[in-house]
Amino acid sequence: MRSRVTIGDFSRASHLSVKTLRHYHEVGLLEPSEIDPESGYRYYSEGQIPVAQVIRRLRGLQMPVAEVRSVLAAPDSDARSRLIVEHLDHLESELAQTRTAVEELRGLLEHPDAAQPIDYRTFAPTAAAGIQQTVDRDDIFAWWQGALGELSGTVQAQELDATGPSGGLYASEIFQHSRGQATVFIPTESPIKAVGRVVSLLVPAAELAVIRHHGSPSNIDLTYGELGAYVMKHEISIDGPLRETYLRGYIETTNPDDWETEIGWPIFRTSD
Amino acid sequence: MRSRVTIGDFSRASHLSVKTLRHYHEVGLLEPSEIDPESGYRYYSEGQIPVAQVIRRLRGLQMPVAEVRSVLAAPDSDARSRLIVEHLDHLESELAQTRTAVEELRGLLEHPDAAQPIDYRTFAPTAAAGIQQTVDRDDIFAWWQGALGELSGTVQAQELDATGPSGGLYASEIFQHSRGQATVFIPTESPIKAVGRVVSLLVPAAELAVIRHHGSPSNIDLTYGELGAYVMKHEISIDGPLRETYLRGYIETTNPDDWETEIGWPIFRTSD
DNA sequence: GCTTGACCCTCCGGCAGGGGGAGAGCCGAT
DNA sequence: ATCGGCTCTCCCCCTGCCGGAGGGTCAAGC
Repeated sequence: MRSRVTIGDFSRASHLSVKTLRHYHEVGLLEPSEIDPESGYRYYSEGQIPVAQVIRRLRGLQMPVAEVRSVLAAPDSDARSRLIVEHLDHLESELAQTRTAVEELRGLLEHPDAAQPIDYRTFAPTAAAGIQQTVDRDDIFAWWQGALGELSGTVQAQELDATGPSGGLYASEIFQHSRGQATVFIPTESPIKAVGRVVSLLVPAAELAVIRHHGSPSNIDLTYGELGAYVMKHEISIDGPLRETYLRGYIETTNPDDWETEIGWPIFRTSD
Repeated sequence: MRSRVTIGDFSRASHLSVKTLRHYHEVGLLEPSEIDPESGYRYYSEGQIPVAQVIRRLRGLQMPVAEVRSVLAAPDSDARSRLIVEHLDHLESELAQTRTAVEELRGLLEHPDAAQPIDYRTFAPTAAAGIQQTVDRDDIFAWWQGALGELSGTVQAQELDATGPSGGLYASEIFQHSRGQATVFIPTESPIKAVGRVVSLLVPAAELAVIRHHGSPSNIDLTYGELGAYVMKHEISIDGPLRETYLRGYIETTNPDDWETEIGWPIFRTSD
């Protein structure tokens, strides 16, 4: 017969370590049902076992502690489920990304790519319809698809003629600090009427070192690496956002293997 | 014209942040090709771009820095590939585990389980053939399958009769600290001749609070939770390793849905 | 009632893998 | 000579705990 359940007993019953239980107390995730004011001993009740189980599950799925706390604080089980499902969806998309990355890497290990020639190209300032937003690096592919879809739809709806292939501008902060300004655009003769995220904008002039990338963008970083190495070797300064031109891309065909992208780095400051 | 490539230039070319590059220098992952002894300025060479790319890839796939270092230090590209493929395989298995956990949780959100009755049961000491090892919690399911397979094969090869269903003992450290002693066993009349991991052992007596778990072990923790709550509520001390009895398990059928496991917690110290 | 050993407490430090910012030094273009 | 934009080192912060030191407590056995 035992009057109160100590932290050690609760640890064995819940499969959470004593250290972890103390930590969860400290951060307010799982408060002991009683604390002896003299000794500071923590005592738990059996009703906290299910709570501990939920925490263990969600933490096991990498849900951050703060998020677990809000799940536990949810007013009803519907809200709880919604939060959990949200996290699960997030997990699924991460899973899919990891899977793609793994497969790409396996592929590269088996047959590495051939090197591409590097060129210089000068772009004049161009009027265009575009979408510009601040994005997270991890979301960039999904963002790119969505934005380009919306953009081409809007351009077609207004019956404007594209005066060249679609393209994108990507601030280097996106890659260096996981977050930054991204733009996709389609050059147009006459300005587009702003609808949704689409606005009319001016793509600045630039002098670029460019290289081509074939196929899906999932290993485009390697092509960027070649370009970066070249630019360094030839002692040219890199300046300004990355620029991609979608010679054949998402708008033309949805099969990533057929995509053809020209990527480039501005090598001198563009004139204002 | 620029004589040397500074950390900022290299950061833009490699898509690694300046902070990250300094960190990689500190931990010896990517040493600048030159360091000005006066100013301490780090200078990089273009040959380091591909190295930076590899690091970025592998880190992006959660490979620990130490492991990346050993990939870079590998003597030839075969060794390199082997290390990478090893990590990819590890990733795949984690992916699969996460996927199972996600699906289990989705299922539980839709139709929660019914509660099981709890019993007491006394086990006498039993002679058995078994496998005993220290295992990691994350590997426990794979370990369990392998060990049980080897065990039942060895028992059959020596033509011994099982005197009861197979079972397992799991030290609570496995769950509390992710690592501990695990045992699987098949009770036998006569002692088994030791082959491979299989040895003859004595399963100690125990008095247990038991509950049944239906189906795959992937959400057995919930059933453990019910048992833990019961044991706490009735003010009984938990002591000794968890004990599972595989009434119908991996040996009998490979379909996890048909499995039937009795799990139990020793509630008093077993007599020596 | 007292000792003993197994608990429990708090506090400090550390792990990966960096990020943020302070304060100072450096570089090179005008 | 100056100025703006680099860069340097240092130190603390983050998450989610684990390990250990040093000291108090609890309950069982004598």
